[in-house]
Amino acid sequence: MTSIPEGSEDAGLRRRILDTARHLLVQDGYQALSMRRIADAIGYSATSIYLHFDSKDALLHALIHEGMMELRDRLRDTAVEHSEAPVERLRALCECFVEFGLENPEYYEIMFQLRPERMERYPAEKYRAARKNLDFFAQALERGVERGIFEVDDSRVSASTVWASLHGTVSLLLADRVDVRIDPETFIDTAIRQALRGFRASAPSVP
Amino acid sequence: MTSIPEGSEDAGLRRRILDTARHLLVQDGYQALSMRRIADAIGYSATSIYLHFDSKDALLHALIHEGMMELRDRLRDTAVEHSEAPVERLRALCECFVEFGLENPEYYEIMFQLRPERMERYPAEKYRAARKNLDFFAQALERGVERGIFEVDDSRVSASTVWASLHGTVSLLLADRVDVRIDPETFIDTAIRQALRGFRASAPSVP
Amino acid sequence: MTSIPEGSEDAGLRRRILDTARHLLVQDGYQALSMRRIADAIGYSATSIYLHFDSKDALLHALIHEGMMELRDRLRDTAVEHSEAPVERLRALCECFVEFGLENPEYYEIMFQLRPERMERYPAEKYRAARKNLDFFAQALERGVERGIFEVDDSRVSASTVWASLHGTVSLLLADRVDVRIDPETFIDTAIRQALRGFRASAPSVP
Amino acid sequence: MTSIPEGSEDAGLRRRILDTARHLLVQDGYQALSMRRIADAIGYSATSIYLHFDSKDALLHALIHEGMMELRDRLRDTAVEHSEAPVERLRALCECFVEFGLENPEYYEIMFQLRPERMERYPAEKYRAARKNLDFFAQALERGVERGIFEVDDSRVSASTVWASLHGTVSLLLADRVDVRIDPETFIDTAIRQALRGFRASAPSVP
DNA sequence: AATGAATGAGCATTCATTCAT
DNA sequence: GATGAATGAATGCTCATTCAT
Repeated sequence: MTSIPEGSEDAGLRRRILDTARHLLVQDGYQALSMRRIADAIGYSATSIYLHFDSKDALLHALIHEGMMELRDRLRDTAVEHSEAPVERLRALCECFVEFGLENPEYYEIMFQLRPERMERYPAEKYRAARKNLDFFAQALERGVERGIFEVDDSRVSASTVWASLHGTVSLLLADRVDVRIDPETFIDTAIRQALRGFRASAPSVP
Repeated sequence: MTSIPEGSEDAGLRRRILDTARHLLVQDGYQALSMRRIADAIGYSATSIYLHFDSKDALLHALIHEGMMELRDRLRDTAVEHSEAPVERLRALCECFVEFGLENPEYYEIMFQLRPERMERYPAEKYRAARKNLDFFAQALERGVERGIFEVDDSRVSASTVWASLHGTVSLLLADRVDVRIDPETFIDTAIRQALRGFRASAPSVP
Repeated sequence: MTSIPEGSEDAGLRRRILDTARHLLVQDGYQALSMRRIADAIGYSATSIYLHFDSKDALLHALIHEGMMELRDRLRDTAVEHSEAPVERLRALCECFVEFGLENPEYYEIMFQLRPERMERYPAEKYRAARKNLDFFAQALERGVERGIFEVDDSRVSASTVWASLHGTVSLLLADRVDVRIDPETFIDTAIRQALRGFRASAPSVP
Repeated sequence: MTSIPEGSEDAGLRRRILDTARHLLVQDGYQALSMRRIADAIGYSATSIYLHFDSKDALLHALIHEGMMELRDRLRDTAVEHSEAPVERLRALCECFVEFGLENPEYYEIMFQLRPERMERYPAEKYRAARKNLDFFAQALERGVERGIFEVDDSRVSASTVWASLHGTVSLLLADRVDVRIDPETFIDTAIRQALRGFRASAPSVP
């Protein structure tokens, strides 16, 4: 009944905070992300942020969650686009993950490199949601196993190990720990190819 | 006869600083590592640290260097112990690396996860020394290629990708990002096995 | 009726900071002026100062600016009060300057003695404002020249040299570098008289 | 009787400390002068300086004293070189002073701009020695008075006021407080000329 | 005569957070 | 819903000085 148009003001500020935080994160890195800077950037007082987030950690959790959702969407789209050939799908998923990581280095940092003990516990249910991203890999593997293309003991475990490979690849690139003489594209391609080769059935289809 | 002043007091403090820094690093992470905390932990004044290290960065560099040397020694020993079979040697090297990472999480973060922009450039010559650790993997691969066991385009690149896999594995474990339902040992074994399978020659031993 | 929050609390603290800074400045000198000391002196936390000033330099700039304004007001009043006789006006301006310096040693140091390399550049527009103070002297000289009382090559240059004389006089007095056997009043009078004599036309009134 | 050649080792280090301190002073300014830096520069431990100077203040006092002596020597030489014409001598003394100040800005700072209250009291006897420099100006004035060229009430006072003028001139130049549009040489010349004109007898020598 | 080890005090600045309004 | 004022704790680092040897 008040003069505020639709009541979406509230949700609006929350969004602006998150968007700005993400921007600052991408621009200046995790270390430089502070409540005051976010507040300054949106033209509100620092105090205002606390009306929408209990703490900086809570804000970060929300951010991580968004990142996970974004990644999930990308992986889902990728899975949908490659609904047939398991190898192709798996390769596409791998490329998608690496691409996401390299395009969003700071997002990547808070999503996968922040140690949970060092933050107010990241709520369990969000971890579960995050883990869902692994299912795309697991499903692709299972489908490949069904068709005799892949050989895998436990798809959940193997999905985790592919993920580990990709994570290592992205991490080293982001941390600038790859020999400069190696072309990044080559590095990524080789890494993905190697990961895929690790799954192919021993004696493909020799009757 | 009292001219020997009691032994290595001097080296002693330097060591205690390094050890304490390492401990704090694993306990609370890089972000929380401060000169004052180190000083407090050893019961000295913060100023004293500067008698042994020019700056916080210098201290970290020393720590990184130590870690690199330790890792190199371990890898060298491993390589020597497995002088024959390339597959075995590579597997052993992989296990050695993972073991090192899990046993020395304090080193691991600064050695492999710290973004260089956040630290005064780690001196070039030390980077070179660090990269030498990769050579153990490259050599093992090359030897395998010579014997027709491995199939690899560029051993330098492939060494980097194995390393990426291992690094991803260790990172996820240290960051507590692996599904709790997966046994760590299984995870590691699978990761290493997968990495190795990625190198085996296409038609292994068809006579 | 209670909506007026008690008056100028806000402006109040800013003022207290400036005043306290000025006091500390004269008490212990520029070198000893620190944000903490100011804060301690007013019973606030050091952080609070940053709510009113962006940096220590900004605070000093504000102080310098205040001093310049105060001096300008005094000189302006003096010029107005002595609108006629150029010699009298110039003398009055000189006395005014010296008086200001001796009465406001706190301002004086930062206004005229601080080496600019030691401070973030004092904004150009303020320097321009500061220089305006010299115009009072230049104008008085010019008027005297018009009337044939003064003989001067370039009034801007000569204004600067009078100023130099006065500045030297104030500086030596403030730094306690004048022979104790010399009476300060005599010293000042002599200095001003000498400066004025330096301008009088060569053949004053020979008919 | 020991193996140390002549015993001048001691005096030698004292000298090196002073010379180095002066060098650092000139190079980096008073603010940057620290015991450790001096020590580092001569390759001795900081502690060693304390064997030769009770404190940093004592070292500074010695430095100031040296500066005073150097200035005295220069003024004396100048006085000797211009033994005849009082006006010329006074002008030469003025030029000598200004030159000294501009050539040794940092020396100048500690000699004339350091507030004595902010240092352990600069010993009285040194002040007296320092003041002797003024006598050169006083003598030149007196000689001019004797010959009817100058008109002066108290040569001691007037010497102080010339000095004030010169000091103001040097100070403003060093502090970069002179209008950039004014040529420094012109500024100095005008200042000195004005100071001299302030002393000339009213009706020069009309019988 | 010289030093290495050590320190307490100090610096400007930033941070996440609280609280009364 | 939003804020201005305020803060305690922390940061890396430098300084003059002391003391036992």
